[in-house]
Amino acid sequence: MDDIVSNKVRNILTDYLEQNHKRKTPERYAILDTVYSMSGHFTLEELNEELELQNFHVSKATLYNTMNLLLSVRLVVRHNLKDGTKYEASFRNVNHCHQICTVCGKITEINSPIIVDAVCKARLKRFIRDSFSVYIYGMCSSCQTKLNRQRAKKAKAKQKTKPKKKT
Amino acid sequence: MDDIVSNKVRNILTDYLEQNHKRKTPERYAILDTVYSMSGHFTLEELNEELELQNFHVSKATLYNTMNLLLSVRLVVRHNLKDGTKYEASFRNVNHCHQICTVCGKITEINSPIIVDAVCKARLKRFIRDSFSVYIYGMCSSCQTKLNRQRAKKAKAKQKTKPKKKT
DNA sequence: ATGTCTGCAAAGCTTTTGCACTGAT
DNA sequence: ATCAGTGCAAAAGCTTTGCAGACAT
Repeated sequence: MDDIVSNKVRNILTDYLEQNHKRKTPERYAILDTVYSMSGHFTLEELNEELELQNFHVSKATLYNTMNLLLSVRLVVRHNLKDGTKYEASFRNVNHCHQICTVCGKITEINSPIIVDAVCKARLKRFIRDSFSVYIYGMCSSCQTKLNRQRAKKAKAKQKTKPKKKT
Repeated sequence: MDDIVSNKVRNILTDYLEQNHKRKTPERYAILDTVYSMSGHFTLEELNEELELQNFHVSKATLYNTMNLLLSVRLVVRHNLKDGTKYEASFRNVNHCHQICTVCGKITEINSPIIVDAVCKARLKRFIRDSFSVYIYGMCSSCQTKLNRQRAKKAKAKQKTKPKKKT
C-alpha cells in the first residue's frame, strides 16, 4: 500500500531529477520518504525531528532546498497559515479542501466532491490547471460553543450591573 | 462609489472597535482607508510606502497590530504566497478565486460563479462558513508559450548532437 | 485619570547566503 | 575530475516584544 505510493513518488522525483540534470542524492530521497511517512500538516522542524529519529541528519539549508525542490515537483504542498508555514505530502493533481477555524486556527481537511467537481469544470482564462487548494474560513463547533457560553455570561453580567435604563 | 465602500468598511471597523472596547485611533482608520485604496495584493511594505506618500507615518508595530486587527474583523485577507506575505482588501464574506502560475508565480484573480456556488453549497462538518479562498495552480499562457519554445529548441539540439541511435 | 495604543529599538524567529568540503556524475 | 549539493555558521528578513510616552475614553 504505502510502498506503492512511496515508489510512485520516488519515481516522479527520479524523473524530475534526471530530466533537469540534478543529482540523486540520498538526502533528497530520505526527505521525500519522511515527508510521505508523516500524516497531515507538519512544520519543517517536525520534519527535521522525524528525520533525526531515523538517524538521518540534514542541515537546515538542505531541508529548505529540498522542500523547495519537492514543492516545484509538486510532491509537497506548502500552506502558510496563521500559525506559520506548514507542509503536506501531496501527489500531483491531488486537490485539497480545508476548513479553517478563524478563531482557534484548527484546520480540518474535508472531502467535498461538489467542490472538486466545480473547480475542475470551471472555465479558466488561458490557463492549464494542475491542482488546487480550497480554504473555507469560519468557525468550528467547539468555538461556537465557547462563544455562546461567553455571550450568555456577558448577558447575565449586564443584567446585574445595568439593571436600570437611562432616562 | 468608492466612498460608499469606504464608509461601509469604516462602519464595520467602528462597530467592532466599540463592541470590543478598543480605541478608535486615527492610525486604524488611516490604515483601513489606505488598504482599501490599494488594488490587488500588496505587501506590508507597499502599504507602508503608500501611507508615507500620504504623509501618514506609522510604526511597524502598529502596522502589524492593525493588520492583525483588520484580519480578525475580516476586512483584509492575508495570503502567504511563494514570494511572501501579501494582503488584500476584502469585505467580509467576499470569496476569492485565484489562478496561480506555478512557473512564474503570476496570480490572477478570477470570477467563477460555478466554484462560488459549489463552495457555498458544499456540506461541511459542524462548521459555520464565513468566506473562502480558492487557489488553482497550473501554468499561465505565457509560460506555456515559453515552455513550448524551449522544447522545440531542445528537440532540435538533440537531433544535431545525437543523430545516430545506439545499436 | 486611566489604561490602551503607539513609536522605537531590541529580541526572536524563519529563511537565505557564503564558503569550504563531499560525493554523484 | 567536475561542479552540484551539502553542512555549518553567519547574515538577512520578517514579525513580535518591551518599555516609555501619547492620547482616546
